Amino acid sequence: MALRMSSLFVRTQKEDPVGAEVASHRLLHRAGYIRRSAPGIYTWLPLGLKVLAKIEAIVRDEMARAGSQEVHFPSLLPADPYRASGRWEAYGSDIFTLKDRKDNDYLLAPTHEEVFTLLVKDLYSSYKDLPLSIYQIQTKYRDEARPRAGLLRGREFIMKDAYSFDIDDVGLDASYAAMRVAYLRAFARLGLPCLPIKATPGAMGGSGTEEFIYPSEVGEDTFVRSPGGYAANVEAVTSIVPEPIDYSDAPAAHVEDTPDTPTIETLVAAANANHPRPDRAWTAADTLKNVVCAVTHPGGTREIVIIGLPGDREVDLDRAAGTGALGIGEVEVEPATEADLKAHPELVKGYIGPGMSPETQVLGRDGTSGLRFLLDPRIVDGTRWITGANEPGKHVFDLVAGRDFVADGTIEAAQVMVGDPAPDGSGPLELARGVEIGQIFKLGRRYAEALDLKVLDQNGKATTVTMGSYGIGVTRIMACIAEEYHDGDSLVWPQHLAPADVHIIAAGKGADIAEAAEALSADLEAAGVSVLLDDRVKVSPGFKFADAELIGIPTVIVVGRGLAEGTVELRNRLSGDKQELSLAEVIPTTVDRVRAAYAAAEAAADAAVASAPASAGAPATADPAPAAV
RNA sequence: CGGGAUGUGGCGCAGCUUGGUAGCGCAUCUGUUUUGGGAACAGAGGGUCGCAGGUUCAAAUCCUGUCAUCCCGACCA
Repeated sequence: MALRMSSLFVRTQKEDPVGAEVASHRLLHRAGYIRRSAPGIYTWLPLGLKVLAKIEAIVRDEMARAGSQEVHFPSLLPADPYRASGRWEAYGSDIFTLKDRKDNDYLLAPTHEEVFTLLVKDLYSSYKDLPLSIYQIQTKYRDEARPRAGLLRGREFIMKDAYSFDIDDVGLDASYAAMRVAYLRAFARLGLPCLPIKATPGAMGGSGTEEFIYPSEVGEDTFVRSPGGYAANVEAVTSIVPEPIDYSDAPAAHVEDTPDTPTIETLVAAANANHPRPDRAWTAADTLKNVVCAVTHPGGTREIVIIGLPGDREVDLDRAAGTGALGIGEVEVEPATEADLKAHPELVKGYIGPGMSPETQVLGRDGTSGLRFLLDPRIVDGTRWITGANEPGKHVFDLVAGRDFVADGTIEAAQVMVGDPAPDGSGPLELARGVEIGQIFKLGRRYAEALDLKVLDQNGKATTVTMGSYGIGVTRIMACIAEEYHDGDSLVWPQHLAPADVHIIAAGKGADIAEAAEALSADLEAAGVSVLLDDRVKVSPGFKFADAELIGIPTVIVVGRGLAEGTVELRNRLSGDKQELSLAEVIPTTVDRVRAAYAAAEAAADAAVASAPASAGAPATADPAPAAV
């Protein structure tokens, strides 16, 4: 049955909702797809649900194709599984928690790794049952500190979350690869340009992971990309490590007076003024900056770490924490406090340096401070530096890495700068913004260990299962589609995702017009094309046109003044085309157009897989191709 | 959690500086006319001005507190 504007539960608005900045939020609200219910929580109206259902159908189709089976968990869950995994505490106030009448703790699930793991534990106990891939499409709850941008960051949102269970890493790699193909296909069918980018495991633990980013100015994630196709989360960028330099003829390190030079800027100026370099001027990149950071480990222990990096770069605390160099799990990194520095009088603020020789070194576990000293990977043996002499007003010149000091290791903690070379040699990096619409993740054994998910292997020995988790932000995708497909003040859905296939407008008051529109609507529905029929009487044609534009169904048929000659107008919002067709012609033309759009979306999926770059995440040992059924 | 702003019919706003008992546009209802680009006219309904104290003869307006919401940042799918 056709949807009818005369009875459809919708009201369009001329004005933007107050505070709505991004197009998707403005337009979905104005066109009557969603209403705000509470901050970051939205009510779905009939039109919104229609589109949502189409998005979900594509996601389900691709999950099935990848061999994943659908299940459904409650949103309301007991706290215990999340206590067992440590996330009850780790999430803190980011989860909605509540108590039942017996005072037991419950939560509205922010994600479901724990209960998926327990369900498999409940049902399966043999390697013969694996591999297994199961998923759900479920509402998730996160009490975001600041929800924003409508559907793009809500406190309630719909997510497709899938989980794979394998007996070993080879199996996990194959499951991961299959899911990666499913994601490329799904996003292509959803009409969203999307970039798989290398990411870091972060708080979740685990190994390889990629994020799927829809590049957009309204996105909150910053990532880098190169002309040659490299793309990565800022945290995951690795530096190109130069070859060590021969330092056999390098001059000996020497201490110079550099009064009042506690910053890199003042140091460089003083060095050029008082200790000029013969061939060129000193720059910040000639200095070795040693930054004192406080690292909080998952157990709560606090460690002071010194990070050495070229003076022209700042420490990026997220990168420092994300790379795993400081510790595994949910480490937090922050600048050291005054109290931290007081506790280590050997660290002279503004003049910190490793020391003059490895034997007398201040920094480092083996140094007099005993504090871990990690270097930016660009500081290779043989490079020469100006750095602090651990005395106020004094710096060391010609301090050679590898000769005069050593570190406990390297860390990718320096900020990534525009123009840095991509690690794969594909050109200079640029910064871009985007929305994360999916993530695939080799979780490994973290949850299986925490919740004791084991199966018997071929030898009858209990073996911990290895897992992957794979998310798609369904409501977020709807927002992204709205971002991608709108013109000026109205939505223009891709044909195959519109709330109805065709929008028919009865433009004019005559009974013949109403009857013809009704008949056309019935004929199209009979041919398998869904219709939204604007059958409102006493509503002016102009008003109906405006509503049709706002609602954004790309194929519009106007039944009106042409009817006297037996024609109607077929419009294509996507191309801007308008054509007058006879009543006999318009049905097959419309049916063809709609069917072609659905077919094109499927074809796009095949093309996307064929042209996608190989995995940007951790090396997958399995070839992704066999999974592409 | 820091910074900024805002709370007045269903929606969007004005009124607040200088206190005097609430107004405009959209939407809604009735009638007449109108119908290919958000119709016109006439009439109607609907608000204890976020909440709580205080000042005052009198508070949407001034003072104090409080709650909520939005935007920027931190954090996060």
